[in-house]
Amino acid sequence: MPELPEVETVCRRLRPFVSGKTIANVEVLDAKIIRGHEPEIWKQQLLDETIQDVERRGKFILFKLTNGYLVSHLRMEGKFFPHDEMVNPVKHTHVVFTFTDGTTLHYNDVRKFGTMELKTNDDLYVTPPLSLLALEPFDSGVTAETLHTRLKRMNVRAIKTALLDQSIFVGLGNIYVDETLFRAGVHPTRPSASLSLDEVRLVHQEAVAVLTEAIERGGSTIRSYTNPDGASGTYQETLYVYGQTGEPCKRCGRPIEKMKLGGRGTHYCPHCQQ
DNA sequence: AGCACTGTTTACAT
DNA sequence: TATGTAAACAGTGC
Repeated sequence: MPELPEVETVCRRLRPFVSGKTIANVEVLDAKIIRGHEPEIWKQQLLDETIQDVERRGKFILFKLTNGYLVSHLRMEGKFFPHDEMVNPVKHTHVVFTFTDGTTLHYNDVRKFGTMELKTNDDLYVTPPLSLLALEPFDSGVTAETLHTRLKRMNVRAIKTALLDQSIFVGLGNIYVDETLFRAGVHPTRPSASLSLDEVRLVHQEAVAVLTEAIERGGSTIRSYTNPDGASGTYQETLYVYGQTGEPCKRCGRPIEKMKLGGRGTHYCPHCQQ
């Protein structure tokens, strides 16, 4: 489900809700979500911790604690729901945090792909998964030149596959990578090393624009994504190619096509993306 | 009914 | 080493 814009939307909602709150209890209803520690140990480490802030790194949510960080990844279907009081868990609720003020935070995840892991301050950025990420896409260190160099090194990989690789470029997922390539006029199967610097410039510019616009619209709701308040995003209303198979291209009017690339459904306009 | 598909990542085979 | 595939899981739609 969530790519960078959805995760950013979730973080912005959770930040004011949990910041300054102290964890009074944690119920782990499905241990599969917890990584790195036995659930009981994990829980003990969280008790009495105060959440200082909520940060985002790539598609990860970072709860900054008094000691260390709780790192969460929503994968396909993970969702956090804040509540002002105790609420009964529902079918796919796997973790429930209760704060000392009586408010609660539920983690729901239909497919149980999501993860939560505790990290020390020292380990956070120097151990996986965060150590594997490229810089944030909005970081001034990410330029067309640096991206061009990295894509050159990938020589034969399809540009779409390379852009989905979070160690190459952070934040794009299957929706936004298809949108980025359409807007840049680049065919998804193009070998990454074959892109000129000017083409990479365009790809970079469109990637940042797509992510920025999607954040402004609260992300995309295609089938199941909602923000922590249960509301949908609106970026899906502006999509050029994702999920538009057979629909006329908004630029040239010819039908959008869909193919399989690297195991992912890939939407593109064969006329606008050569 | 059964199979293919799904906003992600990674473990494992080649 | 690097790249492609399968797997983690549940639900939906054809």
